[in-house]
Amino acid sequence: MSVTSRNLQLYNSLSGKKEKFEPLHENNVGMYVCGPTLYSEPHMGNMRTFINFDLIYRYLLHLGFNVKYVRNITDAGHITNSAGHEEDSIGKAARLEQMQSLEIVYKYNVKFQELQRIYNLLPPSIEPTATGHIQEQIEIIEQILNNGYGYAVNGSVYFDTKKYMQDFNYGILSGRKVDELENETRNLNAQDEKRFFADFALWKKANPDDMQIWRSPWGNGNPGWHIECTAMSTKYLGKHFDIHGGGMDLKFPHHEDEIAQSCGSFGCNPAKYWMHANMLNVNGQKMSKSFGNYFLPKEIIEGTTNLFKKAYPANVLRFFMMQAHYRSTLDFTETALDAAEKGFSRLTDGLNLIEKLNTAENSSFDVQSIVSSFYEAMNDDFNAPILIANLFDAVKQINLINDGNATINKADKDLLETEMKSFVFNVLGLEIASSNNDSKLKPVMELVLDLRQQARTNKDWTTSDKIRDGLAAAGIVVKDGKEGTTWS
RNA sequence: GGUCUCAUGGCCGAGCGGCUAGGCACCGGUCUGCAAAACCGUCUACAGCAGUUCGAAUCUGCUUGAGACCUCCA
Repeated sequence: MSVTSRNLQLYNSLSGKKEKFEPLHENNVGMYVCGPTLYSEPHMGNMRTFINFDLIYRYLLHLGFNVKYVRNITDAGHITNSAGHEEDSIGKAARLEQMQSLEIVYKYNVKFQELQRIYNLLPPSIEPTATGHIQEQIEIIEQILNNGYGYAVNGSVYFDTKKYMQDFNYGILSGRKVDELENETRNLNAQDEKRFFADFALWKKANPDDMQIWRSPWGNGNPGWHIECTAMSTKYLGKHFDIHGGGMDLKFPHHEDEIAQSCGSFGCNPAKYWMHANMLNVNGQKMSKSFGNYFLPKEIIEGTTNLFKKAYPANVLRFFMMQAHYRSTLDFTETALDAAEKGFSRLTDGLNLIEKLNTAENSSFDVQSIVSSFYEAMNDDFNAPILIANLFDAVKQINLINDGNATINKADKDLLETEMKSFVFNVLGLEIASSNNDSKLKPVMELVLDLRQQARTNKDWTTSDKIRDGLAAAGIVVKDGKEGTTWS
């Protein structure tokens, strides 16, 4: 779409307000999103975040921006507990599954790539891995040390939060005040190497049983939890880029520490706009491994979770998630999913109908304003729920035209068709599955329905109903419409 | 314990000072041999109590309830 429709407002977590989106470099947008840690298969909650940023990516592309979208893959061990048990999550998973760490990361990456295809995510411009950027991470740590915002102890390196706070605002994103944090801190480990409780690891000395170890100026070890994102975003997007995104739960400490690392090494906040996608809830609680209320994106489309009775297609799930704003939590419930499934079919029916519509001299409704409403919705901080509501307004008009209760002219019809399809397919990323394309089944069905039609013409209801019931038992639904019988 | 967020009709969810989305369900209708489907129409909600205002779901305060973060987490 033309540059004139670019009146995009987005919510910046940094300011806590909606702001006009003005990219740093005119037509080019740099966007970094924190990707998955591949020590297990991403669950549905993880997918929601990636789907939401896919929506954002797609709409920026739709507006004609040249977007460089970087989403990392964390394949280096996260040290999970700074107070004691020095076990990294990837190493732990590898031990449990008796695999090498790279083997396990590779295994889950294959699954993740498959999920992206199933859920129709556009591939990012690049998906860099943490293990591929150890050298870059080390270099940034060195810069932080040179600038005096870090210190090495015993083979590990920590970020010096106290020193940093003299020059910068630690807590700028999360709104946390360090002196408040101090009071909250539970029992600091006496042997802790950190000078200050709020300091965090940039480099962690290796343990004998670590599965991943790299050499560094401070000895063998592995990178801290936050440095990889700083290294990779800087490498591919520069020291200051447009959008940094991720899940709400990464705001603190992960993103706060990324800002500290960037300021500490380059003197500037890495991103102009920080965007956070909200969580997926099940039973009113955040979907999470530790709560055990999670299911996998594959399970729900295969109908193998015990949370839901039936299976849902990926496009229905995507549609369901698009009906909630990315900054709101969303509850997964069976009735809500069933409602989404029906709603989605209403939308696709309308979309299939539009090309068959007869045109008239004039349009009985304002097509241009409906189309504008699509843009207005998305320009308002990517408000997909409103976009969908507006698409349903269009569907209503399409149905009215189809029933002869409204009219549309040729130019309006072409405009509406183009824009609706563009928003549904390209922006919302929804695909309409055409199920009755089986080349062998099709002639068989034609024959069967022909026989049934004969029976119906002869008022042989017993035979016609027998055919209908038999097909229903085989999972094929027959619908007698005005213009003949269809099946699916 | 600290910080913060949220409470919308039967359900899911937008809206965030006046025009009171949308989907699903329900109910009524059209169509139909029947059924299903499809389509049309109906359905006025904002946790409670005060306050600000000509006017509040939307702003302020309090109460109650739920959740998130503070520890790996999308």
